[in-house]
Amino acid sequence: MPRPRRPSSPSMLRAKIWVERGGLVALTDAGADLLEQIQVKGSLSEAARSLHFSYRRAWMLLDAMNKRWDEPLVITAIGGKRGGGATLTELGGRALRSFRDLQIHIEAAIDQEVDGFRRATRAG
Amino acid sequence: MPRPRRPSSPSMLRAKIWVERGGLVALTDAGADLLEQIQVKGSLSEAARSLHFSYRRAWMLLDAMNKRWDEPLVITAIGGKRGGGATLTELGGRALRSFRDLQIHIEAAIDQEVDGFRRATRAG
DNA sequence: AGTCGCTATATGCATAAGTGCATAACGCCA
DNA sequence: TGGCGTTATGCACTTATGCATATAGCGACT
Repeated sequence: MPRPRRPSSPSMLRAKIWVERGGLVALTDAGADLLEQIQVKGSLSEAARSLHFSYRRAWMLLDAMNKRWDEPLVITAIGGKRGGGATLTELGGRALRSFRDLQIHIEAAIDQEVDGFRRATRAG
Repeated sequence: MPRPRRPSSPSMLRAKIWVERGGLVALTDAGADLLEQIQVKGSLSEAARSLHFSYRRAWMLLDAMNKRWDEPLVITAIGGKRGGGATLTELGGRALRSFRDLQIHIEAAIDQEVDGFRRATRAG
């Protein structure tokens, strides 16, 4: 499931991080969501359904990610009834964990700054 | 000879921060660029030219920003030959400064994390 | 009055991104 | 062997986004 984001009503500070390799996007928040669901469900199509992605979108996202690393993040196999499916490689698991850690740290850094920003941009 | 391997490009970590108010985007990096140029040039059209924005894009960006704060960040006046122009309000100036400060701090936080991510996602 | 330089708005075009549907190839299992 | 659930791919269509161009309205200056 996508990570819950904080509700934004007054001045919310938001951040998005992503990883690039060779100038091309290699891992994004949506990509991490997809990896997470693949890890849970063991299937790309099921992961897509649970994220309300179209299968096509999920496949293209995964394909783009896999191509931009030295090794794939996910290996896929054709066939039904547990003959086929999608599973994270060891690199895929590490990338996912590290990316989530990063997001947490960045969010913490932002929380430290947000009060100052609110004070500075108060209208009255 | 080692097997030929796709060249491994370094993992670049990138981040974008922005401010939301009421769920809507209120200040972005491009918006801050625009505010800066307005501050320098005193004109929206000139600011757009110096940033290689179309005038329309600059105007829509500014309009969206102004509407999403309790007070406008920029006040505009119609008319040429210094009859008109665009100038930052006091709030606009404070928001711009605070946003730039924030970017600097977030970038510093990211630099602290990037080494860990590279280590974790090394393929070999 | 006329012109210049600015803000403000409307309209249409081009491109990108996403969706839906269809289909093929494949592997397991009853 | 037939059915089911996968991955994988193509194609037409819609939606979203961004940009360029043209036009209108205004104010100051000559």
